[in-house]
Amino acid sequence: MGPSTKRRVDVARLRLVIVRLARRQRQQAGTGLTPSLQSALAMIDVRGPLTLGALATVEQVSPPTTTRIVAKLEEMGLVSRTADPTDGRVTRVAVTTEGRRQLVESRERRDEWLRDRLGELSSDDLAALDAAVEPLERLLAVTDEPRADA
Amino acid sequence: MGPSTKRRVDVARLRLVIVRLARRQRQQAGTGLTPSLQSALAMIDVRGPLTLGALATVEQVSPPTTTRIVAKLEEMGLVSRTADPTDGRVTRVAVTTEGRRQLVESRERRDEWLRDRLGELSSDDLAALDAAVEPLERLLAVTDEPRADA
DNA sequence: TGTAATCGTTCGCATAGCTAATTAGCATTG
DNA sequence: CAATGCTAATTAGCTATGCGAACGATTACA
Repeated sequence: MGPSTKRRVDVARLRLVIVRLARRQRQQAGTGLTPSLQSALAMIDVRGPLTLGALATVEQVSPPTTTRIVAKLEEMGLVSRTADPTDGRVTRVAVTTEGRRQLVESRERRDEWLRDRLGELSSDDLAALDAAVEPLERLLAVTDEPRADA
Repeated sequence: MGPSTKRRVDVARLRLVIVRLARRQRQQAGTGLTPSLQSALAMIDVRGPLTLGALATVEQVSPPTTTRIVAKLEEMGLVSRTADPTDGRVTRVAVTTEGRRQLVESRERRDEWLRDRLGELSSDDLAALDAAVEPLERLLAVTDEPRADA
């Protein structure tokens, strides 16, 4: 019998493995978009034109952070901003053609590392991971509802 | 039948959910040690006195980052450094009594958020997460071997 | 019309990571 | 035993990602 015969999820291990996996993903970023930019861009793509406030909510970051992320994406030519005609306070962002192109390309590159590693696991492990994806998303969604599936 | 009838792990979703969970964990840090400090401290605790280089390797960060992390931990009185008597280049770090105390306390506090969220999931979800912990760790360990189980 | 609230931004701060270059100590070898 | 070269750790400087507080502009409302 394996080391995890316990019924309850080992919270500390789950927490640490998440931190470390995120770190690894960040490290092997190399070329392309950074995780935050990728995440935001994917969200903008899926949720259509978004106000900055909506993006902040759905990405669960603060308004200042959103401003900076969008500024970066705009500077890269991946999103465009349009002023709301009826409400002078709000700005909407949408993905440009170039943005969508790069989204796909960058996603490919980023998935590669993970896919490579997955390739070295047993099919039991893969089945366990596959089964865990949705629960993990629910973990994130417990209080809120965002999910972009970039 | 649920939306994931596919046999292969959905790489993109797994990748994004990891990034976002890590972000959430960082956000709700509040008091106590930051994730990086907690991770490093746990590693030092488990792996006994470590050289900085060894710590860098097992934590998978660059030497300069290790230097800064250890400096912070030392400044907080959570670790102590001792010069190697036989090799003047190396320094070893060990967890202090206070460090071990705070490690436990901080771990408790940090687990809380995750535990709360886990409490709102179905037992099927919990079983799936429980089963995924070790595969996730193996994902991390594929190329290397660190694991501290803080 | 004047006061609220809302939206986005600017500013200053902290964490977390990197690479490149440097300093110090050790080892090897001619 | 001195030059050479390797290894350990640090310093310096950069990028990214996040926060909160304070602010200007705009809208909504009493």
